[in-house]
Amino acid sequence: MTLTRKSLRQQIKEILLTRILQGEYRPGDRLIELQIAQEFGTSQAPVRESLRELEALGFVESVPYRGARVRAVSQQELAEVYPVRAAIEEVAARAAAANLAGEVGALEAEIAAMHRAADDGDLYAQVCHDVAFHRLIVEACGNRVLQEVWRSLRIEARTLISVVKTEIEPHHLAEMHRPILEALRAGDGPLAGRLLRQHVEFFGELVLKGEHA
Amino acid sequence: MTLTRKSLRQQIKEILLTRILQGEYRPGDRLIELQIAQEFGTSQAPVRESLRELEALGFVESVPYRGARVRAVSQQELAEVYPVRAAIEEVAARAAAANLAGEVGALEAEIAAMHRAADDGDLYAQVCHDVAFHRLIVEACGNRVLQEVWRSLRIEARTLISVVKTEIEPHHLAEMHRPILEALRAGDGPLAGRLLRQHVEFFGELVLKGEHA
DNA sequence: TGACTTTCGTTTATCGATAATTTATTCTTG
DNA sequence: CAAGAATAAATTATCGATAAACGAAAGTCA
Repeated sequence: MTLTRKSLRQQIKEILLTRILQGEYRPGDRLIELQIAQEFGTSQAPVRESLRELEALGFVESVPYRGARVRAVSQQELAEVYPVRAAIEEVAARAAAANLAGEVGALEAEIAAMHRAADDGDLYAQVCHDVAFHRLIVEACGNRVLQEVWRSLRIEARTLISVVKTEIEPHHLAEMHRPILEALRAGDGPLAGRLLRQHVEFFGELVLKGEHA
Repeated sequence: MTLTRKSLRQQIKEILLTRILQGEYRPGDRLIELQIAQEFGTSQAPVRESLRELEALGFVESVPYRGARVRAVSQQELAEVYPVRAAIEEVAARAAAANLAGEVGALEAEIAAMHRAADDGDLYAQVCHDVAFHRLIVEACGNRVLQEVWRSLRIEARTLISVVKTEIEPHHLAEMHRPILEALRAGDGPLAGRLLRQHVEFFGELVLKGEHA
């Protein structure tokens, strides 16, 4: 584990984040500054700053003089993301329709990639391309603030958790994105927005149902 | 300037934030760690952490080895907030209608306070109560993620900037909130949502118009 | 002259050590 | 034996100092 390229803070942050997302650190686990510093052979300072960043990103929570823990993402919180996503992605799609001017090649590629991932049985890749599809729309909308808000929801991290629990046939899942694509190709912003909103809300309800399982 | 109560980091952060919001530090101004540390009689560390927090909050931007500057909030960015606000506040109002169960006393108090501020010619207080009205709705919706996203838009800071430029009669401004209040009192979530969305979009357009002035 | 290199001052990034605080443990004392 | 005070152990928060990186200014060579 060589730490040389970027700033130590950045590198440590990325490593810790990977460990959190991959479940190596479990929710509630303590993240002790000096202990981590020792592991990486650095001093306390860059570790401390990394933890603060992860706190701002919502992956870690900390209390003064009591240290940092991996934050538990409750099922409730997971479900609460969807109404927000639905609302802002609708706005994004409406604006994206105009900006894309029918150029939906990149979106089509993501749907194709979802199918390939489905063939390979690669759930992780499928989720990535699913998220990428949504991200492309958000990025096409031209509203920086909206993009920033969407990013702050950390869809990647959360979708990963929730999708595993749903039981939709993978190819069907991929095809569910096509109506949105077609609306965008046709330049019909309001329709694309409505469809995308319903699409997201649908998954939100799936998560809610999974709650009782 | 005694710094004793909370952690130094917290205190320094608040002071710096005040200075930024009150315009004592102008956009583009450099924030030099050791210089600030010297001013407060602390070491570099807590100042550094404060700056990182302000960076995460979007008030400061920094480049490795080149330091931090006060971030300029462009007119464009200011305008881009409104579509996002409109979308999530609509969602908030729909949910709030059910949760409030007609109990809109707090909202009514904010409208009254806006009128008092209008009488006093206290623009700052007026903005505060305006924002508080919206915050109450957002907090009543019960969705923590939505609340967090709304907070991250830092409406207080931005409204302050934009309202000054508009030229709406203060009492009229206060009354513009009443239809939303009444819809919530009646428990009509969809209506309250629509009204709130239009209300926010209206101000978004005002900002856009001001752009050409 | 003008492009390239070198040097120097400024500032950030990191370090190792100390102070402050919390939590757990042990010791009273009724 | 229980409640509370005192102590000990662990960890964070802060410090002061050093190393690394950057930008500007001075110097070098065609």
